[in-house]
Amino acid sequence: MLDVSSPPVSRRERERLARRRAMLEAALAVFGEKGFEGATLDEVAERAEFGKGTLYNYFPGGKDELYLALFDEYVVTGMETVIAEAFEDPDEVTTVEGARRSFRRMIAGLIDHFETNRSVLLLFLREGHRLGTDPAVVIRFAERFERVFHGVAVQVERATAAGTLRDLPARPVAHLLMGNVRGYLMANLMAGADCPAGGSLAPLPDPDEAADFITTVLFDGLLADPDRPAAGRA
Amino acid sequence: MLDVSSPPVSRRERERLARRRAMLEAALAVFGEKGFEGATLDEVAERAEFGKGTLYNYFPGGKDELYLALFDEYVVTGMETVIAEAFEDPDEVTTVEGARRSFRRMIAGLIDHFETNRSVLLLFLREGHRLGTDPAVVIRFAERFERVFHGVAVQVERATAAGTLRDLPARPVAHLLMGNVRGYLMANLMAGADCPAGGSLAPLPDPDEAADFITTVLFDGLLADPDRPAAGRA
DNA sequence: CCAAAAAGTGACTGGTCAGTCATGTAGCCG
DNA sequence: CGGCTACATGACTGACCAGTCACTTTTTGG
Repeated sequence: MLDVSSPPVSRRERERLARRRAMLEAALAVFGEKGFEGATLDEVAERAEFGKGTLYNYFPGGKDELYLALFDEYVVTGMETVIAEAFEDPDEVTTVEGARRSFRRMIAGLIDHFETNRSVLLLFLREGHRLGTDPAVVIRFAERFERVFHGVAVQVERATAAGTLRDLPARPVAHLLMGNVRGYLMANLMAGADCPAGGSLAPLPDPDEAADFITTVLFDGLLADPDRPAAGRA
Repeated sequence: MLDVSSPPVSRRERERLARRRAMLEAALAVFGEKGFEGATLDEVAERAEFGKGTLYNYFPGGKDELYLALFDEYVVTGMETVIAEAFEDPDEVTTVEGARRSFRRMIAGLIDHFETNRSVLLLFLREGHRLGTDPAVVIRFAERFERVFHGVAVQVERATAAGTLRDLPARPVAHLLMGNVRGYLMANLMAGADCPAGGSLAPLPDPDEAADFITTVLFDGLLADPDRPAAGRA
C-alpha cells in the first residue's frame, strides 16, 4: 500500500484525486444542509475553493453526477463497510446467539455510522427525493440499494440455512432489517428539531438502546410470551 | 348532514370549498408527479383550470402552504382513517389473536390505501424531502406525524396493558410498526421502476402477502422456534 | 528558458418560476 | 339600471442558478 518509492499512481493522479475528494466533501456538506434542489453548484465550488468550471472538469455530468457520486462513495460504501464488519466471522450466524449478535452489531453499526455522519444520514434519508420523477434516476438508486440489500440478504440466507432464523424469504427480511434502522434514524432526526408538539418525538434517544430494541423486537417478536423471555433488555 | 333546506354554509361558502378542493386535487397530482421542487404553481393552476393569482387567494402562503395542506388533508387524514377503522372494536386488542388481527388490519389497510393512491404515497414517502433545511417545516411535519403515531401508540399501550403484547415502550413500537409499512411501500415503489439490476427489487409484490409477512415477523420474531409456529403464513 | 498542452476560472447566458398587481368581470344591493 | 364589492386573472418582475466558454495560470517537455 505504501507508494512512496514507486507510486502506483503519479503525483498528478494523486493530486487530481485529492481535489476530487475535496469537491465531494464540500458537496456533501452543501447537499446535506440544503438538499439536492436547494444546493447550488456555486456554493459547492466556493466551499471547495475551486472555480465552478473546475467542478465541471471533474464531474462533467454536473449536479446529478456529483450527487450520485456522493451517494455511492459515502452512503453506499459506508453501509457496505459496516455490514461487512458486522459479519466478519462467517460462522457466527450459524448459532442462535451468534446470529443475534451479528445482526445486532450490524444494526448498531449502521446507527452509529449515520449518527456520527449527519450529512451522510441526510443524503441517505433523502435518497427518495426524486422517486417517481425520472425513471433513470430511480433505477440508478435502486441498483445501489440492491447491492447493499443483497449483502444483508446473503447473511439472512446463511442464518436461515443453518436453522437459526425462521424459514422466511431472505430479501424481504433484509429489507425489513434495513427499513427499521432507517425508520429509527428518521424518527430520531425529526426529534432533533425541538418540537413543541406534546412529548418528544425521540423514541429512544440512545443509539445503543435503539439497537437493542430493534434487535429484540425483530428476533423475539412483539407478542407476550412468558416461556421465552427476551434475551436483550426488556 | 343534509344541508339542502337550511344550509349551514352559504352557497358562496360551498363553492369556495369546492374550488379549494379542485385546487388541492390538481396540486396532489402535480406534486405527486414532480415532487415539491419540481412542481410549479403554473402547472397546478392550469390543471385546476384557475388563474395562478386565484391559487394565492386560496393559499396565501403559496407553495409551502399548498403542500402542507395536501399533506394534512390526504396523507395524515388518510392514515388516521385507516387506523381508526382497524381498531374500531376497542376490546379486540385485549386478546392475543385479536391484537394480531387488529394490527394486521392496520398494516394491510395502510398498504392498500397507499397502493391505491399513488400520488398520496409519493407525498408520504417524500415527506422528508426538506429534513434539515428549514426547522420550522421539520417541526410542522413532526407535529402531523406525532398525531398519527400517537393514535397507534395508544393501541399498543392498551394491548400491552392487557398483557397481549410484551412490555415494551409504546412509542418506539408504534414507530416500528409504521416504519415497516413505509419501508415496504418504498421498496415496492422502487421495484415498480423496472430495474435491470439482478433480480427484481420487489420483495413481496402482493400487498396481502406483505401484510402477513410484516405482521408475522413483528409478532412472532425472526428466530427459529419450533415450539411456536407462526400463526400466519410461513 | 520557452512554447505548447493541460488545467483552472468566473462572468455571462438562457431559462425557469414564485409571487405580485393592475385590470377585468360577475354578482348584488339600492 | 348603475355603481359597488369581491373575486378571478395572467402578464410581468426580480431573483436565482445550471451550465458554458473565452481567457488566465500552471505544468510539462524539449
